[in-house]
Amino acid sequence: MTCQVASGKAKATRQELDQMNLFSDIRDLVLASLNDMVAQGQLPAGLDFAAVAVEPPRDAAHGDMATNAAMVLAKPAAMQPRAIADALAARLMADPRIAGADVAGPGFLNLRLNPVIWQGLVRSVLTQGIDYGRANLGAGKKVNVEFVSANPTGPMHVGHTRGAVFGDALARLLAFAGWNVTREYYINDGGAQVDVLARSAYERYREALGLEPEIREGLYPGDYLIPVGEALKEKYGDSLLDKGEQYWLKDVRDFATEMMMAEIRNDLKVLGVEMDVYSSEKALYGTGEIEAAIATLRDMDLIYEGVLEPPKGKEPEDWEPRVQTLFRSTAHGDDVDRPVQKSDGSWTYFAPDIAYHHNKVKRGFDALIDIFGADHGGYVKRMKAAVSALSNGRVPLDIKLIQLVKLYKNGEPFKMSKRAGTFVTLRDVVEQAGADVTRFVMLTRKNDAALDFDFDKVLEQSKDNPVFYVQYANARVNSVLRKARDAGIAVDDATLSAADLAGLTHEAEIEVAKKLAEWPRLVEIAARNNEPHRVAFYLYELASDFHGLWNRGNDDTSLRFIQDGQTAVSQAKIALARAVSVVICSGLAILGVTPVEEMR
RNA sequence: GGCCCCGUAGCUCAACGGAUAGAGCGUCCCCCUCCUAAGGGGAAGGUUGCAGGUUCAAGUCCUGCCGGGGUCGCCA
Repeated sequence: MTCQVASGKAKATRQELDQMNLFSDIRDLVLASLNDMVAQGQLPAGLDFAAVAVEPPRDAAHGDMATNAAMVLAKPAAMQPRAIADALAARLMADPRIAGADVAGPGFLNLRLNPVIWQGLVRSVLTQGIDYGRANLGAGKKVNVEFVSANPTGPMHVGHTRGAVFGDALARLLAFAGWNVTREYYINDGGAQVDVLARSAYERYREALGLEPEIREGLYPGDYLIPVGEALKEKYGDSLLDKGEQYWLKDVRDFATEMMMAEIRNDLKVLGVEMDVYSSEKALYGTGEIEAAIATLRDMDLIYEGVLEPPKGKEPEDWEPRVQTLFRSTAHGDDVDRPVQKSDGSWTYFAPDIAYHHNKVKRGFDALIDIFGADHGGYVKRMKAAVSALSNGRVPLDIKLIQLVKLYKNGEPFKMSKRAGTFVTLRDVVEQAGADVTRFVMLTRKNDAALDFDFDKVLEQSKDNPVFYVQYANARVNSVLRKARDAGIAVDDATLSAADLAGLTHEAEIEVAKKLAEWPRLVEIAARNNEPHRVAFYLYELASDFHGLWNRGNDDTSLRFIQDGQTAVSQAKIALARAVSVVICSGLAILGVTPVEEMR
């Protein structure tokens, strides 16, 4: 048995998906009960139930689920919370799923569920396989996730790595939550930086021909351009030598850019990231797309010729007023208007980016997500303003900023300098830590918090390494499955999902089942907030609960998964373990991490 | 100076506006004739930077401060 988890169905219907989430099931029950109360005059009509929630209680002693309905509705209904809660409790008790409903605290209604619910949940996980937890939040709508978008001027470094991992995990999460996801990379191949790349590569070309390269100030000094120079020699011989820039710049630029992109694509592949679409900035030039996007804004009276005020409080030395073409981004929430043209009439970086986002809007996406490095924070408001204007407010743009990664080795921080060419590349990181570890570790932090990445710690095999800890839980499940098979117990998913689970009644086992019940809810919360790190934290908690149950078997042999000579009982317990494995595999798949079957 | 992000246990960090703010590390005490102890249980540790406000309810939302980081018109 492996992590090859059968998918229950190729396509689950909307109704089936809804039934997978125990919390939304019970919320539906609460809402239905509230509506009944309205119909029978126990509650006034016209109440808004949107704020009514059903969630896990902080303390398990409070029950299995809690609803805030009475507290939320007390004021608009002009009633005592207690009165609402009592009436609601009485109605809920009529449902066979509800075993208890107690009013507590400031008006919480704590619910206890019929124990068979948890047994049914375990069965449900095994029946649905990796589809368990799949949500329909996106309802098939189209979302574009743009990420990485590293300049094609060199290999990807650690900062890009985090953005790549985050974007990829977010894309997988949104797909799991029912969105139609497109992953996209925007190649910044249209600006001055690719000319610098060309000139830098040209020096390496001269070097390849036996001349002394002149890596002047402002050029890229990195060794990674040496192969580019050699490839140029291969292709052009010495025909570009001693020619003016006007003869070779374009060709060398295209050549070098293509080589860099090939390298970047390879880096992404090493990391397990695949893009659906690569868009090119350069390709926007000369097509009229930029002009058309600007014209669209101009028609809305959002483009004008004007002079910007100097930054408040900190006027640059060389500040001089100049007339520029400006985008009235302040009309859509920005602080100041932003230039789209330089004084020589050429476009600023912003202009093609406006056109690019216009293009995404025109392609019919229902939502856009951009993933930027934290140093682009100042760019967020103007980009949102542009998309808001170009889509008439129809298409929401969420921009996630990825904070920087601090590298450590033996407790010592790594110093990186792009100018000195001594930066740590994605390849360095993946070669040392492995793609799975790199991905998991980079997802155990919120995107907007800085991340420490310690090469020694991430490879440590102990519980303060979350990657290992989660993998170990899965390996333990597989160990149980192996032992059971050796003992002649059938443990395939079909058998386990048909097993009699009535024996799963111990409080320690129910706790684990409850954790499994939270998975669909967790997926929805994570997807709604575009926060894949929640998946990593959930998996850690699930692993912790499982390790706990495992160790209870040391003291109480009746809690071991394999019960000698009792096939049926063993199968029930193993079903629970296998359900844990299914959810771990499912969660790791969202993070893009390969599950480990066995620790060696 | 403007804008953005961050500030939670000694350290590293969680917490969809919900109840007594949770984990790991570190410290201290326990648990392997038994499915992988690479694990588990327990103890100690907090005025969630400060001060107001909104709310039935604030670490979370709003305002103002303090501290750290990022960023700020012809770089992308």
